[in-house]
Amino acid sequence: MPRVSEAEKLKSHKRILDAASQLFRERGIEATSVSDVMKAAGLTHGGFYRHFDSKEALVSAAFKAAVDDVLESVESAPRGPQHLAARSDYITRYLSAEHIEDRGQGCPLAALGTELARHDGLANDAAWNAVERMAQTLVADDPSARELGYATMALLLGTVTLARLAGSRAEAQSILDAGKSGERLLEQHWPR
Amino acid sequence: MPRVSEAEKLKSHKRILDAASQLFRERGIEATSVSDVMKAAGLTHGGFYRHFDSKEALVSAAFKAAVDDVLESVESAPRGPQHLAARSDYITRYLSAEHIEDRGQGCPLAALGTELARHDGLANDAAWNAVERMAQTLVADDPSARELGYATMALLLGTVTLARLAGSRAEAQSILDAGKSGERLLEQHWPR
DNA sequence: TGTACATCAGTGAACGCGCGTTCACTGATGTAC
DNA sequence: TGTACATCAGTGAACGCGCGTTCACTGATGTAC
Repeated sequence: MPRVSEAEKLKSHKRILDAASQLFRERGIEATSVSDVMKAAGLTHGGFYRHFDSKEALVSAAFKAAVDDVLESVESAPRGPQHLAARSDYITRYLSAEHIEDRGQGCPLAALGTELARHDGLANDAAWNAVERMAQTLVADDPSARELGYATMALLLGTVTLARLAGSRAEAQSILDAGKSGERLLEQHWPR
Repeated sequence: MPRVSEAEKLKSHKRILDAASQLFRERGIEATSVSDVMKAAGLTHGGFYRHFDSKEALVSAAFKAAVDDVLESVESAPRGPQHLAARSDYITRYLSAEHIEDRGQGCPLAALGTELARHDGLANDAAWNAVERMAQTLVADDPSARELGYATMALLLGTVTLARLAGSRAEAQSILDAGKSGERLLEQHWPR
């Protein structure tokens, strides 16, 4: 059957990246094999190395793709009222029951944070880069509010992690409500 | 050479549990093998099943042991001024540079949170139990302050996760400072 | 535009390796008389 | 208290399995004339 055209190869590449991005977030990096990803992309495992040098390279690329995907709506909003609205939407979605359940499409830091914190290398760099991007975006690139951005991110990330550990939907919702109240407090009372 | 006395077996059991508790927090659960744990405990892998039914059972027991260890000083302080001081110490240690670097002795939720959130079973139950214990302890078992406990935990957990992703000590310290400011704000302004 | 040929995307078998778990074995420990 | 014997903690080889990666092969694609 092979070989396949350049345009087909690009499509395959994107399918691999999308599958990896979702599977890593759903199941974790170590629990997802190269074979799993290739199967989800509709290919066989042998062809993987025509697209990426190693699993590590895939992890890094898939993580970056997930961050782009998740931040796009807030980063692209023009600064001012539109950005404030986009930020507010982002936080509402972040602290929603849907985000707790749909790990595969959710925040890659919330899905892989502690797993990436243990390794160094490409994927860890991508993760720290994501932290800086998210924190800056949350405070509309205002450098004097950098710490508020960090604290808000920490609260959001921690809230989702705890809510995902909850034994029931009701308990998860209590955690989410606490996170929402906390976020409002930080925003209102942070010294300027 | 074997067999070994009951007293020796108890000592072995504790060494296995301690080694597991530290190694899981340092390297993660999937990245730590039963062999690694037994080696660290000064034994060979074959004897493991005289102590635990499965790796899963070890994970659960080691996680519980870590939680006990980490919460002991705060939980045991009598409610009142002594408890407030213990709580304050706990938070200071939690948001310290030492805690960022010494994963093996640190908060098991910060080390394994996202990894446990993906699985269910014994280990997940232990994790949610730890969340409830920590949150309650942070607000001195005051049921009307439950949500403040959750929000504080989320902030602490998120702060440590982000600080561990930082590329440099200076960046990690910025995150920790932001977390400290955030925690103070929550405590002062939370509605009562 | 048509032909000859080099390229290379994708396949599927195979590689060495480490995993969790099982098992036959050992000999000191604990127990029954 | 002493002896005979069953128990079982710990050892190390072995199990089947799935991992990341490599490789010979295929045939459509892309290129040179």
